[in-house]
Amino acid sequence: MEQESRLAGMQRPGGRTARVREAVLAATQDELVERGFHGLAMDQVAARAGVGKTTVYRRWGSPAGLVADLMTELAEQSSPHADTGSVEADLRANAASVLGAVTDRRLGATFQAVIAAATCDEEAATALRAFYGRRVAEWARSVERAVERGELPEGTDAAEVVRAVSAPLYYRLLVTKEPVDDDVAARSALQALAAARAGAFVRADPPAVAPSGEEGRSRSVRAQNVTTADQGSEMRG
Amino acid sequence: MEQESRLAGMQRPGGRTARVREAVLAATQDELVERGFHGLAMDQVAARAGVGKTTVYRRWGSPAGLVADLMTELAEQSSPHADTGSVEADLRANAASVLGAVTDRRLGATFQAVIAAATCDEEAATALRAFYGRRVAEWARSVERAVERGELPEGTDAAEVVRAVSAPLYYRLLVTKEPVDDDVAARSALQALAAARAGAFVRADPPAVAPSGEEGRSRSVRAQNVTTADQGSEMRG
DNA sequence: GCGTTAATGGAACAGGAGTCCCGTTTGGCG
DNA sequence: CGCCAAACGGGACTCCTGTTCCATTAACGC
Repeated sequence: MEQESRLAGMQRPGGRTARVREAVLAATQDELVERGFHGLAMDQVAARAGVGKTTVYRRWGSPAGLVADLMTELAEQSSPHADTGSVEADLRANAASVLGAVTDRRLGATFQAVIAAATCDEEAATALRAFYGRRVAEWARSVERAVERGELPEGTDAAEVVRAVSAPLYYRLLVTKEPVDDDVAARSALQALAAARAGAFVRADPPAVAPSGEEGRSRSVRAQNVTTADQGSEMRG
Repeated sequence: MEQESRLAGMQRPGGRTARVREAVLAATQDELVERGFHGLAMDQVAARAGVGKTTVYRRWGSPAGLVADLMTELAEQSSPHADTGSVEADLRANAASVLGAVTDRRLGATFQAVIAAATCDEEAATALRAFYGRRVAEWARSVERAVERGELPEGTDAAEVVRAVSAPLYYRLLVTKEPVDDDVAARSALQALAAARAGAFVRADPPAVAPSGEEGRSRSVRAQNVTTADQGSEMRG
């Protein structure tokens, strides 16, 4: 049954099957906006999409399956990411982009739903990981270039810096439920940047061998302001 | 019906009623560990607690109500927080404390459940906010003292610094689903500290009047390394 | 102790989510 | 243009969640 529902629609992906998928995913988003993930009923989605509920159950199986597919769909639409040549501007643009995604009525409802679904469904969790892995990698290039330019310490983990920009926003959104606005986003970017400049994102394990031939240059910025000694000792108070 | 279920057990809180609550909350945690929030069934909880399912429905109403009550219970147990006199040690202890909470099999399942419940239930969301508001305030005192000692810039938002320690951990736990370990926790604390030292948590609106008479002292650390100009302009790329 | 009544427990009941069956539609192909 | 099988659609059926009713138990006040 598992792999059957996964395969449904995969052998004749043209015409009607594609229209059904499009209609169902659109209806799913509409329902998410109106009722949220907990109120997502397969019946309702089928009715709104104008398809039989049997079809929805057969192809997606559960509400979590619906939002997982929706996330996969969103992941494939590459979003334009800024590349201004300034790390600060790029990170702020990144924060603004995340803010836009979670603030947008339609996208925000979808993200919340996927995150909720990911807590109980492996497929949704995988789709979510895939989405963020892709987005983080895209934005990380800007940070990498900053490292190359010597604006950030050598060995800085670019992906970690990008994640650090998003983390406070999602923390507010999911845990503390505080409002997230432009100001919070801008501050989040500046905080990540400040930590990066201080060398807080320098990898503990330096890469065994530098992959390309750009080793000894751009040491102009070094870790400062942060104690990096005795990491990982006497934890778990 | 709403306020009735809320009132149940409130007029005769002794003896049997208290025992029932204790048994039901314990059973809820057990079920959360074994099946997670999505698999939390009122029947199962009632059976495991050895009480009638009618009672569980009457007093808690829904799975979300159960975890909300559980969170309220946890919030009342004040956890010991470190106060070593060193901000760095305190923030690392804070990170370790959060790590311990989300890593612990029983507590971790509970937190995940409450967060999931908070996405669809206002009562659970309120309980969650209350819990974190309390914890953040406790740990913030250590940061405030650091500001008073001059180790961090004047005007630093202590609560924000504490939140910044937790954010990356929850981000990993909820969004990217990466493993969270001692190393991640330690780095998270150091990142928050680095950003704080750089002045990234200095409030935009300085307090109109300094509450106590400690204005002009401890300017040894000032915002540096971070551009604080033109915040909040040209956002939403 | 003793009565009052809040609170619990069991069982029957209702509603809805999810499944199954089978007839109908339609995309892919010669 | 017509065949075949993949995919869809409708309706009946099952099972489980949540509700209601009423009898029973045991806190709390005296």
